[in-house]
Amino acid sequence: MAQAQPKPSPLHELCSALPSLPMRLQEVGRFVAANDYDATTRSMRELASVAGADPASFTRLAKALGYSGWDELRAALTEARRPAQGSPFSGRAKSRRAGPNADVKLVHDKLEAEAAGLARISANAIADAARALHAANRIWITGFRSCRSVAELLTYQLRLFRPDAVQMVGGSGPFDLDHGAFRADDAVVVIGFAPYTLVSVETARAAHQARAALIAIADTISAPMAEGADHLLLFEAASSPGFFPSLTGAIAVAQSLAAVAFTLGGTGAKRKLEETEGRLARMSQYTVEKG
Amino acid sequence: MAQAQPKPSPLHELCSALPSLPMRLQEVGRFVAANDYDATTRSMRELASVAGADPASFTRLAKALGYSGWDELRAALTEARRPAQGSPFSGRAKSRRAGPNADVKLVHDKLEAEAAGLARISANAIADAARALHAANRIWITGFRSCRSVAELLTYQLRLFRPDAVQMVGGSGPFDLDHGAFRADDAVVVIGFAPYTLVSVETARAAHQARAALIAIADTISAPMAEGADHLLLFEAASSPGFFPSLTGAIAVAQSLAAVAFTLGGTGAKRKLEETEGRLARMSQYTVEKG
DNA sequence: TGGGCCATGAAACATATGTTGCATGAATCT
DNA sequence: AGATTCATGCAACATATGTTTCATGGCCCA
Repeated sequence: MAQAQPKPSPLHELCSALPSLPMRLQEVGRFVAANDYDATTRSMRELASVAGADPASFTRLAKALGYSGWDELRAALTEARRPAQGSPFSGRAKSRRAGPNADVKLVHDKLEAEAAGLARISANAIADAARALHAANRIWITGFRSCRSVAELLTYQLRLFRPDAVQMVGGSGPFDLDHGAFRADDAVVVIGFAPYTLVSVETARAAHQARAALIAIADTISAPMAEGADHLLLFEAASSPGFFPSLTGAIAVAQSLAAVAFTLGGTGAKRKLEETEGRLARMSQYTVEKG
Repeated sequence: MAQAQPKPSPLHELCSALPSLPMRLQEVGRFVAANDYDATTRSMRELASVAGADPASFTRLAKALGYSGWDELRAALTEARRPAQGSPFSGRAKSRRAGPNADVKLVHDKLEAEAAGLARISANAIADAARALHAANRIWITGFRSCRSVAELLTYQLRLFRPDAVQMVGGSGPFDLDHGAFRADDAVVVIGFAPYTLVSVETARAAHQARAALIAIADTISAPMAEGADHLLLFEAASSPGFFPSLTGAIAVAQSLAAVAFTLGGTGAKRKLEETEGRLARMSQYTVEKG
């Protein structure tokens, strides 16, 4: 099909060829260059009517550029515009040549990207989800692989002020046991990113079937565990340049969720938190804090 | 529960409608969600052949979602994906959602503070610590309370390419058992913030006595577990206004640490990572993604 | 001025596209 | 068990699509 050769952007070669084209073709070419998104989407005739030109002009333009027809030109534009395919893990770990200071620069880039990723988190969605958490009788939380750490953090923080209501899914027993326990007045939080673990998807399904409030924390809208979710909280997993997907965003989401849920809990939550911390201190879990 | 009234992304409403659809329509819907770019570009029949489904399914999917036909669904997807900028086509109105809700503002402030906290992490220190990790024969990692999640994430990521060398402290047995096992060519990572857990301090002491390389990830220079540490990586725990200490910074540090250690591992680490991932995939831990 | 050349628009063409009706088989209900 | 609904694949349909042909008109050169 498409031979992978040195690939000069179709738009560039279009623009550079423009001056040598007949008047009408120049107009059409300019229009295509200025509206390349629509060029890939709308039909040729549609473009023609908007551009105020004849449909045939587009075919002629394509041929003048060396393509076999408009379809081929459009295909080239489409491919040029295709979003970067984020293949996780090893695919992304391209050989990054190391210098002495390369490590430091790597860390800098990574942190910068993380910070930028945080900015794209939707505060509205988090607040909504927190309300759902607050309304729930019981809360179930699950996550696998590296997302397990996020799940555990969320569980821990929520348990600080709602110890009797929150637990991890599959904590002491097979997953289906917990799946069967889901009820309509429960909330279930599923955390994951591509590639998605089967169990998390099944957990999400079970929650949906039980009509429990389903909160999905994921990196993509199309995450299978997000299907039918009442709340979908997106974070940026690929924000870091290279290597493993980043969990900074997921952690930030989880923490914000817990924080809002805590405020919604009001004085009751606050009292419970103090109680919990007092108990921990009495068990001398802590070293004496320095004054 | 809480549903958005302005204009939910076509992808969102697709994903949330998926579970209530017949099997084949679900497959097709998932395919569209995972390949929404091609969905806007290629023709319906083309998609059908790639997805291994009947062309009619796409029409039916669109209708099931409330559209008049596939063309209308595709148009919606196209508009949703349009790059922000004016064009002669759609008169698209940017509906800025103004939600001056207190919760939302809280989340915003929090995230902003997190991002600012990331900027203060020292890249140099992380790179140095990563070199120590790389040089170590075995790596021990520990963390308590909410820091346990950080410890687990770091363990997980390091194990992806050094599975035989990395483990959590106290994983299967009392802590002092592991403490006694520390050797001079080991590295020990201790994660914590105020108020500090006793065990983590003891672990740090044991590591120090064994002359193992001690890497402390903490929020303060004066952290007791940081005494005598070879590497001290600071993060901002109190960055969030009120409530719980924030772990976003700690996570970012941990991830950066793992990333640098990975690059230091070179092709060997890369090969190991691919091997590990291959094994996970073979155990069908993952759901298949895209086609 | 006349003749060849070419750009341009309109209409005709073959084809690919989205859609719909129908038959089949599985699942559900009475 | 029988009746019925429904999901699903197949094939025919009307139509929109990209392409091509043809007639027109402007342009330059002899």
